[in-house]
Amino acid sequence: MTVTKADNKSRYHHGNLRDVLLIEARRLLMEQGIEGLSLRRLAERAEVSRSAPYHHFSDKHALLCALALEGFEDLQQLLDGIDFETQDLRTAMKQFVQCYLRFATEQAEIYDLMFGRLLWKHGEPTPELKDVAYQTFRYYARRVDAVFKAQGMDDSKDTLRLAQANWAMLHGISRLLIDGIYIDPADMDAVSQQAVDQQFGHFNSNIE
Amino acid sequence: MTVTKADNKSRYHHGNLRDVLLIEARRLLMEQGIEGLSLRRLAERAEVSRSAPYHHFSDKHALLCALALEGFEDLQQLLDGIDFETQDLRTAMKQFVQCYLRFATEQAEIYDLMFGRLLWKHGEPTPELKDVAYQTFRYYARRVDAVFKAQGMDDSKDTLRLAQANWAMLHGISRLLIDGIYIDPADMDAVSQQAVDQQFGHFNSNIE
DNA sequence: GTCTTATCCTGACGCTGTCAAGATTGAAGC
DNA sequence: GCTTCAATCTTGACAGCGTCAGGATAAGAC
Repeated sequence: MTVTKADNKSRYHHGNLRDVLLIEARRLLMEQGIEGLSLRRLAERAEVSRSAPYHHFSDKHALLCALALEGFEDLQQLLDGIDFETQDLRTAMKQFVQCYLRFATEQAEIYDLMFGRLLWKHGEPTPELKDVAYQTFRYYARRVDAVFKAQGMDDSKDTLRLAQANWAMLHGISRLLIDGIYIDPADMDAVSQQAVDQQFGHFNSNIE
Repeated sequence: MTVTKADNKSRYHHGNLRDVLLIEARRLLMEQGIEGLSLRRLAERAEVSRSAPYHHFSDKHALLCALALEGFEDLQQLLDGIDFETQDLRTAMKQFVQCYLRFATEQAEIYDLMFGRLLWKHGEPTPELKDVAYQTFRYYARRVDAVFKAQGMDDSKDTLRLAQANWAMLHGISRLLIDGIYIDPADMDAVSQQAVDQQFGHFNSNIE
């Protein structure tokens, strides 16, 4: 039962401010980018005074962390929809990559928050954010490991290194795409195909 | 013949402000990160009024572009030092990767400017910056192409796609490293080794 | 020596994140 | 019902930011 401000105007206590802040922040982010997301403008949109948000987030950094956290949950939900059980692992992996890239490009600003320098380097990320981020990585690492094991790869390779290198490529493509450098978004599928081949496909293409 | 302000104090005309601004901006960037680099603080360091920089750069964005441009020149100079003529191409390529990653990690803030969202997405990069950035990419593309050709790779693969995917991995590792996510800087060499193997080495390691 | 032009300064504007001090309210305890 | 308390919200204020207009200064051209 969510109560929006509109339901009952002129209330001193908003009743639902935290949620509304996150929703409006997301809208602002998508409409105007990170530069357009100021706490004051956000407060204005939520029809609340400029310092009201501080009762729900210790500072702007915390709000951005919460936003990124939501992003990880959304991404994870998307990735959970991929069938790794009854499908060929390589085609599942390809779906994974496509799904990931689609998320990155469609939610570019959120993606930037989730994996960007702003939260990770310039300010410590929230413990919960760190948690869920590493959870996502481990999920991916397991998948990658399964694919390589299934392909009869020698297991002399460190699982962690494999996952890191593969994630790096995924992340690298995402970044080049959403930052508008070196890869034209129109070529997304072609590059993703190339990446998948290079990562998981060369065994088959050698044999065949 | 560079004349610094210190040489001749209390001069109304600085004489060398543009260069000094770039130098001090770099120092500020390395010391305090992008967040600490404000035009006002910069002007203060250059012992000049807060609006003096506007006679040399149209706005902050232009100054950051100039800074990024210098970064590309530095990077290119480093990469030019690698011997691609008298060496085995794969070891040369490995040196390339190591050199690149070293630059990215040691000049993290500059790297972020060169390839980051701030200049590329949130504001149009200067035409000259765009030029030199794509020049660097083409340089890399030629190298990658040469390696694959030398390995007797079928040339059915698009050269551009190959270069994009490979650069993406390089860039992805760099980003994960300097943003402090998923890859511990201490593991840099191991991950780089994994990446090189995966990109250029699997033919040999299959044959051997 | 005058004039032009590049360069620099001061004052100001609107924006930002953040905090202190006080107002308002919902809910818990009696 | 009444009191009390803690949560929530407001206004006022501060320092910092990028940027610009208007005026001061000086270097170089003629």
